[in-house]
Amino acid sequence: MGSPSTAARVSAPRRHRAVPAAATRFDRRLAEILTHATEVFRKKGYEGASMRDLSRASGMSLAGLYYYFESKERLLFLIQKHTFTTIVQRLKARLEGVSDPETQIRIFILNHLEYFLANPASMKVLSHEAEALKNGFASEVAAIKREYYRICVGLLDDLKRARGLQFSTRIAVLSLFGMMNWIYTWHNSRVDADAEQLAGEMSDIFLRGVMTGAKGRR
Amino acid sequence: MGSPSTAARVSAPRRHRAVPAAATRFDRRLAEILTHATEVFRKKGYEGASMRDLSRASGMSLAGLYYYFESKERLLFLIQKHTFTTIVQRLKARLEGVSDPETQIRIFILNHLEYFLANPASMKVLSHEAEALKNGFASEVAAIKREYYRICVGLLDDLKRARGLQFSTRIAVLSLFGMMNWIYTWHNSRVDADAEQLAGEMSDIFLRGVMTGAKGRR
Amino acid sequence: MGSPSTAARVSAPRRHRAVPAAATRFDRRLAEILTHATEVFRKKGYEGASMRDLSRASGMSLAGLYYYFESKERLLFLIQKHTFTTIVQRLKARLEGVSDPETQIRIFILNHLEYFLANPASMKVLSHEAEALKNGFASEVAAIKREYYRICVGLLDDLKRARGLQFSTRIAVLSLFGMMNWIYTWHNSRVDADAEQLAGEMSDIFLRGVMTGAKGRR
Amino acid sequence: MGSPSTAARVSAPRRHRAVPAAATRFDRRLAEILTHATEVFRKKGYEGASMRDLSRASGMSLAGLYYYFESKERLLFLIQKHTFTTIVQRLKARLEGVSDPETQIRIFILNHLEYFLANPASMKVLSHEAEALKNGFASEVAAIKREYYRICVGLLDDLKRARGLQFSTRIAVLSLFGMMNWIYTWHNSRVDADAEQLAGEMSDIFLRGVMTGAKGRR
DNA sequence: GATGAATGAGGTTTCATTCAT
DNA sequence: TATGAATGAAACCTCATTCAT
Repeated sequence: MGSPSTAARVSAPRRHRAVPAAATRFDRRLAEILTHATEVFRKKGYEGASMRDLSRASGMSLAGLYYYFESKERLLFLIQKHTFTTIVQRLKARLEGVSDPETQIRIFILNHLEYFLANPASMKVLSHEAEALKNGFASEVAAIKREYYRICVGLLDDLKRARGLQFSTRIAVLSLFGMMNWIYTWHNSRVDADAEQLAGEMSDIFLRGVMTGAKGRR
Repeated sequence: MGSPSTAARVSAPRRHRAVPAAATRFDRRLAEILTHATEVFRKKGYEGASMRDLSRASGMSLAGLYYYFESKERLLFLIQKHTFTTIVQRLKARLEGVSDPETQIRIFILNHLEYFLANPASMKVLSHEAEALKNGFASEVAAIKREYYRICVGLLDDLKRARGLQFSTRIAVLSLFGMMNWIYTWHNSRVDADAEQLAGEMSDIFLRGVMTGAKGRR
Repeated sequence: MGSPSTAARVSAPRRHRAVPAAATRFDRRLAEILTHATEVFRKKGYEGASMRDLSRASGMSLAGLYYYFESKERLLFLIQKHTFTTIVQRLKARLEGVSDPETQIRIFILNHLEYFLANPASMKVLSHEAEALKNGFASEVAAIKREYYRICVGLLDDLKRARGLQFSTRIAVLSLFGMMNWIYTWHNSRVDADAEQLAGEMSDIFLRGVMTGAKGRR
Repeated sequence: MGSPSTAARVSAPRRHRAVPAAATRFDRRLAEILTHATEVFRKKGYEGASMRDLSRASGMSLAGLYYYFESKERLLFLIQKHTFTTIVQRLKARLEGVSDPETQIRIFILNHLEYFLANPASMKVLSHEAEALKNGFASEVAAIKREYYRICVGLLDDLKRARGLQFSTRIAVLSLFGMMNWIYTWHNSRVDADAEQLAGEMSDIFLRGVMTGAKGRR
């Protein structure tokens, strides 16, 4: 997962494939480029990064890049889609068989932060460049984002029902996303705790915040 | 506050000034431009916005803009510095005379969100373009940010001491900033609650989260 | 006529004009550029001419050109529209007060060839690049062309009626245009006759061809 | 005629050939490509058509095309040379045994228009892209064109001599070419007459024009 | 016989900025 | 105070073409 071969499968290359499951040379090369591009976008931002920057970073000629994707925008799209798809996939696998709402939410947070800290560049590009895509590209990523959001809303609504709590799910969920996604602005791997501990602390703050004394309120 | 005259004082214009405190025509004109520019940066991002966009939005010629500031980067700097300075100023005024840590934190959150929802464009530009400035500009804004951060850390440490709590102040503060600053990505004034209510709900989540069951832990 | 000032009036510059009849400095500069561009398009064709070629020919920087028109396509449009408009204008003036159909057709041909030989570059660009424009640009030029064509059809129908002739007006008119417009492929001012004589000979061929022995036919 | 085998003979392929008269697979494949390319050049113009367009149209890979001809320019050359050669060939065959100058000219016109309407794309590419070739390619096509032009001049001079007429042969011939070659700009097979009728009407206009009342003139 | 992969050069256009007025 | 005119640099992208396979 997160391996080049997966990235490749996500990338919808322009050629038909007799054996879609196999990672072709094209796929592997594309995945390499995506990795370099992600790092450049992280450092300079999508608008601030030039195709020349990407060319330099990936060691491929400017024109060569266009053999692998038809526009800078599609490149960002591929990165965002792959990142988001992977997170959602992993989440679903981890939630399978778990039924306690609180545990589920802790898994949600852990899954998010683990991926975040393991792929900080991808996650910054996903979080920070959310508005950079347009039209078809934008809507396709937005669809995944909505699914992810919906899952979280579902878990929180389960929790509310199970514990008889009352609070605004929308605000709670969006606050949680804020806590988690803001990490890209401050996390320093040499100073800050690892994903598990961070997830624990954020889960504590969030879950206690949401579960305490909210029974009769509102 | 937030008036043209304040903006002007922040802006360090190039002309000599007999009476620096008075809002000159220069100051007022600059403030207008800043307002338009903020809106353009919000919509298109700093890198994505061109000087031509700013010219169009402010109804002034491209060359005319340069009479008021010497570069696009300095323009962003003026916006960020003014915004941040104003928030900190207001916060200090509001905290004056308050001594209960919980109340102080609630004031901190309310102050932040009130300004946020009253000046959503400024706040998005402050949050989202935090890395766009370089060198001298960057460090001057970073200094204010650090002061603001320090204030929040102080309040939280007071709370911990007062209530005998134990948690990572750093993570708590940064989580709180995440909750608050992420708002620019989702707040919809036609759907979402006003600043006071929002501040209440976020304060509840955060404070309960931080104050509950954290006594003996860690 | 055909002077820079006329060209300017045709060019629909981007600014409002208090006194539309006056040729501003902008207009004059634009007209100069159009003249150079026409020559480059004649030599290399519209597709074959690069903006760099135009920059070189007009002695202005690449970026400077874009101050005067927003795209290469619009530049071609301005040339074609001005050329065609001028021809039609002159034709109308010359036809005024003339009522004999044969004389009118001779005037039509003379007008066309005089302009052609006086402005060979413009006319080649008009004739040869008829399909290069797209959408709005194309349709605006097509409208003038249709008017010009309609005038010629009208003259020929008058002739037919007056002399009791019978032939296909469409084919006659389009043959005439072919004779005249093909000139850009072969006319050599050092070898070939001047406009008046050329017009005389073409008029003879065409009119005799169309007026001879066609009474009872078809 | 006009068959792949002819195209092949015209094309001077790079391979050795045991039996040059036979249409090899190479020749047939090349002829197919030429057909597709002609259509693309007609639609987009020589400069406006990219090798990628040709690749798409012919269903062959970009690199594959280069097995059949070494450059885009040579491709245009092959098209033009084949087209022109074929026209001249056919003309010569048709003129054989005919001695009346008027009949000969009518045959010339019919031959031209028949080929024109049967191969509109080739003829547009021949007429419209006359200046696109350079150096050796250009001169080789120019040679055929000159021969074709000379034939027409010969026929007209015969007519003049036979009927004691006086007019400029050069202008007459070039007017005739104009009438005929301009067709590509307007002919619509759903509206306009077929080649025979069109040739008849153009021949009438031209021959009457040239043969009427020109005896004592000039 | 044909192609996937790659490239240097160059395409059109936009950028932030300047300067004489 | 403000702008029209202009520019060098650089943006994204496409071009015809090549070469190992």
